[in-house]
Amino acid sequence: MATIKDVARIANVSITTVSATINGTAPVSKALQQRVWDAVKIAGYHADPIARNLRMGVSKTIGLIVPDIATPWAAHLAKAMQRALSDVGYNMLFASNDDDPEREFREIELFSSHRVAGMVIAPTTHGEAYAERLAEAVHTPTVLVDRIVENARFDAVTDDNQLGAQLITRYLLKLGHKEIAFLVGRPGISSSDERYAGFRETMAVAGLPVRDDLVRRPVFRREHAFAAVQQLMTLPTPPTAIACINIAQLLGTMAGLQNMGLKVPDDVSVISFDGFHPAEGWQPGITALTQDITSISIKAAELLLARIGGEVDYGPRLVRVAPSLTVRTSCRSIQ
Amino acid sequence: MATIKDVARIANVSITTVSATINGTAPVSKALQQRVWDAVKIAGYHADPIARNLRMGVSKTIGLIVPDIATPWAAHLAKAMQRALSDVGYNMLFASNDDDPEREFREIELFSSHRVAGMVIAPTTHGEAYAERLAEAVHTPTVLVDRIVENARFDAVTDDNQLGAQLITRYLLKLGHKEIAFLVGRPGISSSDERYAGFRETMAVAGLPVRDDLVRRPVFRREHAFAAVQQLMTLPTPPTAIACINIAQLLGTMAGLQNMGLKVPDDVSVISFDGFHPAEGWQPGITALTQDITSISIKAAELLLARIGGEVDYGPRLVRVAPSLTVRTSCRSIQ
DNA sequence: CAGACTACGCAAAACGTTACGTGAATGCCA
DNA sequence: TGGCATTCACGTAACGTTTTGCGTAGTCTG
Repeated sequence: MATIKDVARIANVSITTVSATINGTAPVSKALQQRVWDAVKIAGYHADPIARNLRMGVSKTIGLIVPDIATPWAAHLAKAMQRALSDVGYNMLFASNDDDPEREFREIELFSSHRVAGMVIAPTTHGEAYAERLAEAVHTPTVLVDRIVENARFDAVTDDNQLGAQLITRYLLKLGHKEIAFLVGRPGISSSDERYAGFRETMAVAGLPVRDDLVRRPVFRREHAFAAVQQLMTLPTPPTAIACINIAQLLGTMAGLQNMGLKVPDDVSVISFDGFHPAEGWQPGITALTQDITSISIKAAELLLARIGGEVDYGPRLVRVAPSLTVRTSCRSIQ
Repeated sequence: MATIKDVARIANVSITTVSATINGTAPVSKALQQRVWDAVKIAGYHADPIARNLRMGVSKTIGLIVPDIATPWAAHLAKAMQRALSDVGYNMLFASNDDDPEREFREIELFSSHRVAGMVIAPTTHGEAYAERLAEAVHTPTVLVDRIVENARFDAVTDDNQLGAQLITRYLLKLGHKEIAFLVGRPGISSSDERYAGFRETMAVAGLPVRDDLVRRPVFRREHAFAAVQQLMTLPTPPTAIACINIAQLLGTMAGLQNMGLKVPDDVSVISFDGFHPAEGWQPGITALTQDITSISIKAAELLLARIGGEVDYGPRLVRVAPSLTVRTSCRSIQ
């Protein structure tokens, strides 16, 4: 409630001096500084962010836009991000859009009108047109996370999918699996493509063929995976292991196997690129990659703050964060 | 980028008239209204929220404060809430505090300084002192969700825990369970108390005793449950069913049982007051109450908007939302 | 010791909006 | 036709900051 005016009156100086003292934007003598700080304490003064925003044209707020805040991934991201940013005095607006680009752009618009200092966006989609639209909608420092948008002019943080694919494939190979089913996600999504490519590459390095009938696509919804599994497991030579790209697939796969009366890992091994937290305690525990979401958040925050801080002397940066493989009980060794 | 000034210039009227037209706060002739709206369209004008906030002393933002945004419950709440509020033009700031009251109050402070129109708070703790501190920290319409703070002067939305306890207990009784272990949570937490009370009551109504050695408390962390389960299952007469109050307990319980080599539901049935989403497809599927988080959010938004709209002619309201029991496979029938 | 520079403090002008008070038309009735 | 509401448009003052430009004192330099 106390305004800068009150402080000035108490300290018996002008509001200019108060502002200069607090922000250190102009030289103020030691003596006056002391008087000002005392007055600030007495008045219990905190600068009004709104007035400051109006004057400065930018707020100490960053906006987070994700497809669905209710997914563990996004929720975790939001938490870590908020932590990283509140430490440096920023707070967060957020919005989720259920993968609807129209809503996404409305949200961008909304955040822009609120003069956010920056945005973190987990894009709903991808592609040239989208990248372009994004570029003209966004006029504030922004970093993209999770999915990659080709040719976007923004910094981005994403998983090291190639490494992830290597980890998964090598692990399965080490256990003796050769007939590995791979559920490919939505076509054109970078993470899906990269993971699949990494898989093929690792198989090739090992000198093993990839059976076409074991590769299913597009499989990005639960029902797809449910159906795909039925087909896969009724093949003459069914796979000994199934690799899932995301949680929807994983859940569909598990449900599908259960539906067929098949046990994991006794009848077939399952491995996933995308784990989820509270899976421990359940049988089977799914062997899966663990994303270091905290690192992703911190990296994203770093990139964002650097841009906000005015470093513009370099092009878009792409940071890849390494996943790790968490071995649980869903894969068995076969001779 | 276009300001009200631009609109005024284009429409050849004063900014007063533009404002009056847009907000309908003063009579403006039909003809001028038309000119103004045309100009608005031409200029692509949207009132600057920041300037409006400054002038009006309140922003079209509501703040959400939860202990941990990364929990499915909070994430789901955030999503549903955001949906309900963005429909009426509000956007959301959020913060999570890891159950640390100090951080919680700092967040309240922060949101207040940003002049949020209202807040939704899932309190970190409870009790008289807390209620009082809350009352003097919060000067804006606020609704409490999840946990109840006794004597708080705020509207609140919470589960119908008594009903939930009835549903759970009756279901177990119907399956033939009489020796039911109950893990009580943190003492003094209303939800925990209410659930436990409801359990005892339902047992009493059924004419069944509650064995003291089957009631464990306080059990609110995973490790507690893990340990409690070991003790329970080594009793001379172990329980045939275990009721968990929250997810931490549930996970600890499942891990503890697994650790002892006990199968659910063959060796013991498990039921929980608190389910979590993606548990389907896993064995066993935990029979649990399902909270209607969407209803909770909508209710909370309703109460909040009513207060913001200026209805102050009634005392604090408490709304209870009914849970439902989702039967999965973690409980077996015993003769 | 004069002149020039530095350090410091203040008044006032923005930022874009809403709302108060004033005043000029218009319409109505006597 | 004069008086009086009523209607409507407008100028202007806020809201609480930051920042620009300017003035005054004190300090250095030659």
